[in-house]
Amino acid sequence: MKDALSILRRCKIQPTPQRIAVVEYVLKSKAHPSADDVLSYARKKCPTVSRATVYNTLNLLVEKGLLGMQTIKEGAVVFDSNIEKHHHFVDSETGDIYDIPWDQLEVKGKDKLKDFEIFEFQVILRGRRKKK
Amino acid sequence: MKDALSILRRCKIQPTPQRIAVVEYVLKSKAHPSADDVLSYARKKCPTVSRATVYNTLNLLVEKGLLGMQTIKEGAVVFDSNIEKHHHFVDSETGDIYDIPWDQLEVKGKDKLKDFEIFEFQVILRGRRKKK
DNA sequence: AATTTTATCTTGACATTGTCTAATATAATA
DNA sequence: TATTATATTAGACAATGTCAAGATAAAATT
Ligand SMILES: [Mn+2]
Ligand SMILES: [Mn+2]
Ligand SMILES: [Zn+2]
Ligand SMILES: [Zn+2]
Repeated sequence: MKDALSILRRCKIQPTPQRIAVVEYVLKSKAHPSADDVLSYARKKCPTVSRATVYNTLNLLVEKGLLGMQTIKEGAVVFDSNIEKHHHFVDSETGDIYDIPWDQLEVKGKDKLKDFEIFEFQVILRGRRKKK
Repeated sequence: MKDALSILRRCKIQPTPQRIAVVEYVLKSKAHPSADDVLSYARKKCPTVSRATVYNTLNLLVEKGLLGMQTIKEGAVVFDSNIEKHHHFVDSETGDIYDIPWDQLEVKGKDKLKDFEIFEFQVILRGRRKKK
C-alpha cells in the first residue's frame, strides 16, 4: 500500500495531519475498525483531532471508493480497507471480522430471482475461528 | 400464525396488554421492523407502553427463539418474524428488506474454509426490486 | 507582505439507538 | 388481606452519527 500522503494527493483530497492520521490507520488495518477505533488511533498521532473530522474523512474516503463500509455487527458500522469484492466471517465470541476471498465461495441460483435486480451481494458467515 | 395470546402462553411469558401489542405486530410483520417501528405500532394499541418494555419484550422473544434479529442496515437492528433459515435482499433505494427462501440459493465452497467453524451463514443481496 | 477568499477543523448541540435503574403498578400467593 | 414476585414506566445514561457556527489555517490576489 502506498503512503497516506500520496493516496490523498492522488484523490485530490487535501492532505492535512488529521486526514493523514485517519488514512494511515484505516487503510492499513485489516481489522474492520469502527469509527471510534479510528478516532482512538488518530488521536495518538494527532491528539486534537475531533470526532467530526474523523467521520468527515471516513465518509470522504468511502465516497471516493477508497474505503468500504459494512453493516455486519450491531451498534456501529465498520470500515473495510479491502475494497475488492469479498465475503465476511464473523467470530461470534470475539466479534472479530475476517475476509473471505471472493473466489472461495460461489453463490448459485441468483439468476432465478426474477423479482430482483442485484447490484451486489456477499456471504456473511458466523462461527468460531479455529486456533491454528 | 396463532394469536399473540396463545403464543405468549405457550412460551410461558406472562401475557400483558403491552406484550400482546408488541407480539401482534412483530410476529405478523414481514417488513423486518426496527424496535422503533414496533414501538410506534404498539402505542396505537397501548398508548402508554414504554420504550423499555418494547425492548424487553423483543429481547425476550429473541431469547425464546420466537423472533429473529438481523444487522443488515445501519442505524438499527431489525427484527425478523421469519425464523426459518433464509437469505435477505435489501432494496438500495427504499431500504426495504425481502426474504429469499433458503433453497433458492446455494453457497458452495464452505468446506474449504479450514480455519473457520461455521455456525450459520446467509447471503445478503442488495439492489433494486423490480416492479411487477 | 498584506489582504481577501477558500478550505478545513473544532466544539458543542442535537437526534437516534439501546440499556439500565428506581419507583410504581400489577399479579400471584399465602 | 397481607406478602411476595413480576412487569411497567419514566428518566438517566452511554454510544453512534450528523450538523452548524465559529475559529484556524491555507491559498490566492492584490
Ligand atoms: Mn472495534
Ligand atoms: Mn423502518
Ligand atoms: Zn472485509
Ligand atoms: Zn428475514
